[in-house]
Amino acid sequence: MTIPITSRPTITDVARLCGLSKATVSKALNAPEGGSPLIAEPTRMKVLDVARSLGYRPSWRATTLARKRSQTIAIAYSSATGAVPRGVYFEVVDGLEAELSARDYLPTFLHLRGVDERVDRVLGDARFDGLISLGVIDPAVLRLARDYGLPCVLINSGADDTWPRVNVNDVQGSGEAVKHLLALGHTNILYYAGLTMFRHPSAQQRYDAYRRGMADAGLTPAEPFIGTADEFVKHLIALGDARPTAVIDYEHWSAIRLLQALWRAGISVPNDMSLVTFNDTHPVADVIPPLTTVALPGREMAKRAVDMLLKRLDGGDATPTTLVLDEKLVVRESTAPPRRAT
Amino acid sequence: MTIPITSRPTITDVARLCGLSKATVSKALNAPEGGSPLIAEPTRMKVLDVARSLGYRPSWRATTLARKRSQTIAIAYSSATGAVPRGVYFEVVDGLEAELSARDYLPTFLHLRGVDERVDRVLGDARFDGLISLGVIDPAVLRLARDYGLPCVLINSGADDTWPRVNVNDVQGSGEAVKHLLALGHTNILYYAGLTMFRHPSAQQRYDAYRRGMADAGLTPAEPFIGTADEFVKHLIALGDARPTAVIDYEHWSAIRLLQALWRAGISVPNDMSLVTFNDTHPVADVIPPLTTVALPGREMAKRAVDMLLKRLDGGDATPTTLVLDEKLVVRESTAPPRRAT
DNA sequence: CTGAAAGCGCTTACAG
DNA sequence: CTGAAAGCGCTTACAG
Repeated sequence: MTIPITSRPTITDVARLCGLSKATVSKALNAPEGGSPLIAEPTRMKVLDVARSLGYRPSWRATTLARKRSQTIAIAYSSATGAVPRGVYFEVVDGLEAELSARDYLPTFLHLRGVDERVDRVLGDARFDGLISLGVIDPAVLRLARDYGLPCVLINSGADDTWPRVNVNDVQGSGEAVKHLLALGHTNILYYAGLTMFRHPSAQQRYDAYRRGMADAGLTPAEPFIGTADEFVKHLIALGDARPTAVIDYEHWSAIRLLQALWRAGISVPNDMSLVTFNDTHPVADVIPPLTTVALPGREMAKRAVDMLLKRLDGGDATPTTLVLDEKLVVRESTAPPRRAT
Repeated sequence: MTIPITSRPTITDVARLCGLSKATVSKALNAPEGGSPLIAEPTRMKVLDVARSLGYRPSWRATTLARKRSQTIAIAYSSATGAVPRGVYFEVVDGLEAELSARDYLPTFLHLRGVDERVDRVLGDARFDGLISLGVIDPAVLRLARDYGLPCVLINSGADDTWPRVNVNDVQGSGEAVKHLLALGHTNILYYAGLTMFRHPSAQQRYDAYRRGMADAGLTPAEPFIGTADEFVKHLIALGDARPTAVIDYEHWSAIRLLQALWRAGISVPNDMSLVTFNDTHPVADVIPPLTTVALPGREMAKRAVDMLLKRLDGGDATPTTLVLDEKLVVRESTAPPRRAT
């Protein structure tokens, strides 16, 4: 039964074969499974039968135009690493996809590289019912969305916008990381900020929490180290006796690279140096050694964002609220008491 | 300039303000930048001006219906690991996204978990102009696509279908891995197949090439080992003096896990054991030690697949051909000559 | 409960 | 070069 795209059966075909009007067929097709007072049950059955035998499928192109709903949500993010959200957002993306498709929406991943004509077009062409952004988002994109009347929800945007947001409690999460190291007996702890320090507000908050945690324990926090993993390790070695016994790395990919750099330098984790990082996504548990990390509640973030957006689409409360979800320390093998305890 | 979605300007608004018909406005809007003999240049300029000042954007919903083209391509894959294609397909996905958007198409990632009603609906609702599948694909999906007249191109499907395909030369790639180990002086080489052995034809071909490579060198190939990384390491240890000096792992995530298991067992890579795997995607170069691996030509695969599909959509040759692209060995630090050379 | 008509916002022959 | 009309494939008041 090959149906060339040029000759898909339409609602008109179904109507003709049923001897009914298109309007009635439409009602029958859209009536709930149990039947509806708007349509005679025998009529409904007949329409369904004919439709099935014809291999009829409603055209989304037409439905979308007529109903003013595309059941499609843009998942927008800008990423240096590629066309698809990785690392931190694996779980979030999984959650969004599951949550949306359970509610009969289809997500479209929108990889933004700046705001070019293409982005303007796709945001403005009424293809989406709404937009969920991941991570730091270009304000220009949000402006476009507003101009085009596209409702948004922001995940981890950091932006102080007027859209509903779900954020993550980096202060609390980072605080737990510090407490964990302090509890193990560390007193000399450094914060490694990678190359992209403070481009994301999370990085800033994580560092702030480190400062506070150290200060509260009567210790002096250090400036964040910014540079490549190799540079950081060189720095550590240059420190000699003042070398820290523990490091907090702002992000897990960076931590994996740092693990390698330390290994090259012959510095053993966790024997010579404890390491704790952020994000509990693959492959942090598979590296050498398995990383102690602060996990973000990815599924929960996704669920909440979808809830907020769909509620808005269904005409619910449009007051932009900000949800802040807690993070959770996952202890594995990259942290241990300092070898030469005081 | 906030335009509520309920009051987006339409082509009718533009026409009215220009004192022109919708037909003429449509022509003006769609004429090439330089102008066209079908439309007076001053008219075109005026329409463009008014459209811009109005913040007019053509509705994709309407255009798609009228033109019978959605400029949207489904990227379909089934994945146990999540909503988004990972690992092997990072590069391919990047390539597809770049290639498609350069040609004015938008990809929609379609995460398939079996063929349920949802898949049937989305494949049948004429939302896509075509479909590109990644990896092993359920024949039922392909059948649906054919029923609904949706043109497909298959990447690494392994299926012996009647759709155009781009495949990868696993026999050649795996052969290079074996040759590399032989050249280093290894004679006792094992093939580790992970847990999912032979679910994907690639795994089979890689193993076959290993067999042949060994035999050609006058060595006896071993049966593939199937099991977890821990089980495999236990097996290696049990081998005692017969323990191999090199291992080929069918896939890079598996190799990363194996690296960890070997580390726990105190077996050093590459000193005690060389390891080569497949796929050159993040983070294979960042682990301990950086992995020697057989790279797949991801960008090339993507480019070719898009070429094939769009050619087909533009009415070009529809004969299903199969393209086979070579793989390429990337030598890093997980391979070395055997310590105790014969 | 069913149907005729208009509408969603575009494009496409076809006249003129 | 411009426009009137029909059409893409649905849905939605509104009558009956």
